[in-house]
Amino acid sequence: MRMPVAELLPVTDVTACCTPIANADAAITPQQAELVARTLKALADPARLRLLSMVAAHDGAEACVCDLTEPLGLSQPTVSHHLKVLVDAGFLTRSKRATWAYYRLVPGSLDAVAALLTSV
Amino acid sequence: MRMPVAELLPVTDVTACCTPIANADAAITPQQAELVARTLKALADPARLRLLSMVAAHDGAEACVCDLTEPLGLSQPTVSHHLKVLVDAGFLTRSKRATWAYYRLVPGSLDAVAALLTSV
DNA sequence: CACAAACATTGACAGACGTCGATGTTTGTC
DNA sequence: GACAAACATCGACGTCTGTCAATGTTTGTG
Repeated sequence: MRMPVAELLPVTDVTACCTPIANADAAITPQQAELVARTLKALADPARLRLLSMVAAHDGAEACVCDLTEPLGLSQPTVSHHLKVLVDAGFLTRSKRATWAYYRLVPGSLDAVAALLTSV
Repeated sequence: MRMPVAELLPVTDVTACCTPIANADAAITPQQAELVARTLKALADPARLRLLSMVAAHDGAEACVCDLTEPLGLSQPTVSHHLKVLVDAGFLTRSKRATWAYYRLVPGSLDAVAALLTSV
């Protein structure tokens, strides 16, 4: 009982399109993809994008929750939640003074994401 | 019955942090945020990031579904679903030849997103 | 120390999302 | 025209996510 030649030597069939993953190393790893996706997920929300923009546009490039709640049109807990997501993702920093929590942009964070995208 | 002065003339209390939205025009509009968020959502998934990378790394910068299903480790319907999301978002183009559907990157699409981010 | 203000956290709920199996559609082949 | 291959679509299911009301925590004030 002999094996067909095609199974011993998988020739590249010109009629087929499915080339056996030419250079699999060139693509990003699943771990890299997971990491980048997690960062992008933090940005992929209209409320959070507006928050980033509003913080950047605010005086001194910093703002507290009460500055953001009303113009955003969302409840205070929801705003706090979004801000936490942005802090955890490294886009904002939180500094508490008195009863207020001031948020400000992390300088190169957005540019770093932009650089990540061009490398994909 | 008189109104308190504070309600007639809301003075800017220096002890308070909540400045009345200094320059609301400087921030992005809700419509812009919605649009950018929709684009980022298409990217914010590890499987889709890997698909983009695999298409870019493939010979001729184009690949069909059967090229991508096995190395991605997901079922064919799921891969088709992700590819559709990427096409709808403008990151990939689909061209059908014979029974195969070839996907290729839209040249400047990723850079456009990167530019969007720096403008937020 | 009691009270109020700013903010975070919790619990709950509706809707969106990723995934798969099953099925439909198109194209080439015998 | 029957059949197979490549791919898309559909239906269903579990999980994640955005949102809010209620509550907890911390800080300043009288």
